[in-house]
Amino acid sequence: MPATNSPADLTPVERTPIRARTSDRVYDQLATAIRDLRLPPGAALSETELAMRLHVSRTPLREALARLAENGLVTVVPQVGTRVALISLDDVVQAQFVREHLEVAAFSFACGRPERDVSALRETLVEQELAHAKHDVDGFFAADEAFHELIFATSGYPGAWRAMQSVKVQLDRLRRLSLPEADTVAELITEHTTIVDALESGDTSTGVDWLRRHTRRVLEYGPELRGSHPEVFAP
Amino acid sequence: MPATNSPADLTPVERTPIRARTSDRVYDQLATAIRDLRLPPGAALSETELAMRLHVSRTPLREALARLAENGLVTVVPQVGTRVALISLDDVVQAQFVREHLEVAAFSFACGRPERDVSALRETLVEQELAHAKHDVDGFFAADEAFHELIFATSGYPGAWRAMQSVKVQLDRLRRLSLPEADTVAELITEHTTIVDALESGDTSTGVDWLRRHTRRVLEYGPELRGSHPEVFAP
DNA sequence: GAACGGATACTTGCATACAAGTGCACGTCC
DNA sequence: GGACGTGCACTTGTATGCAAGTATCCGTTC
Repeated sequence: MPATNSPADLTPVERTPIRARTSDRVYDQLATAIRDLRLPPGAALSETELAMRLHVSRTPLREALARLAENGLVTVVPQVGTRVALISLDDVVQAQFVREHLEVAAFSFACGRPERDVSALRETLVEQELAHAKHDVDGFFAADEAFHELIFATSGYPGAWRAMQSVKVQLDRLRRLSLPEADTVAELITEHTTIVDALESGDTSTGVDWLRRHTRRVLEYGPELRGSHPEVFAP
Repeated sequence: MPATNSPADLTPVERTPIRARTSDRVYDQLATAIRDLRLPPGAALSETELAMRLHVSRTPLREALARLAENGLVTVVPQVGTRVALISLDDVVQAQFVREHLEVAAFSFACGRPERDVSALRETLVEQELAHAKHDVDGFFAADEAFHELIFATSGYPGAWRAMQSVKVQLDRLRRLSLPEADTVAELITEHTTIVDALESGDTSTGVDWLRRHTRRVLEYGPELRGSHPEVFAP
């Protein structure tokens, strides 16, 4: 980069790189695999082996792993090995605290907006019903994700949702672990519906109450899941 | 790593690497330099030049840059260049939302704890007074940082503080930019004292009110600082 | 003089080779 | 048979070389 800072340099023009960076692609692949538990907590991740399987060099792979470690998805011990981060129940409690208070605040702001529109939220409810009927776990998770993101978008603070993503992974893995066992999907959809109704009618109090109950479910899952799947939990 | 997963492998023993990783050291150096505005927003960061100055290879430097980009401290445009991220007022608003609601929630929980102890908080108040008397900006910032971290620690949710760090950088840079101009340090200390008093007496309502006012100060700084330092702000 | 076009110096991205360290396993000794 | 020590295979960390792309500068042309 030249020493002279011409104004054009600072222009944050939206660039669309012809070829996406290998590092980013690898990061997305690994991150989604970890969230979906296809890479279970505690699984060993050898750099050379992963590089072979993904047909990339170790350099972009290592940069992806560095970012994953930054977000707490993997733990790397120098000269020893890299593993998918175990689920720490303490981290889950901390993450739930963040999630509950940010989402409650976002919901309150959304209720205060006269121009709020719940049509997109209701669409995700339909998607959730469909996914539930088809026993499509991945589809339900995606619709659930879109639902909660829309609450933040409606509030005018989508950045809070983005800021929460790194801690929310811990909650997502626990929920993903719980869904096949418990038949609570119908209850989740009912709660979602109640929350949307409260948002539409501007009933902040009711919406906040249900949102708290909704986000605290993950705290109930923890102990029992630790009993049935002890190998994925940290002591 | 061997295929057999012996129990010892999973033991999350606290390892103290003999020699800290170059990548981590570089990350800390750059991150603190960016927070302290020694690397001002918009500054060009050439990989080869940085590698020369820090006496490291490009590989660990690039991993540090990848983590910095993940946390939004630098923006990297492929094949063009890497720059210290500009301060986005929209990001500041989003970050303030996160910070206010998490810290208010943490304060409320801390007030509800009968075993709460404000002695450490009062110590940081003394440090703040001392730094203010000596016109030690860095010292005040460190004491201020310790103050707010202690609120989260007292609440029992230190993880919320850690989760907030990445977004808080945007606020820190703006505050650092404001401190030399305005003579509001005395007011900040007064507000801190009021908050500690409220925590000690269990006056949640008063503490929350002042905490909100306190965390919203950064929103006032924004527009005027954008006028005096337009080159560090994003459009 | 102004506008266009190409060489050039710079940037980041990727691949590979080497270095340092760790833990397991096997062989040896008691 | 059991305990100990050494070698080996594996891990991650770092350095370097090459490749691809971009913006600028300068010469040419109209």
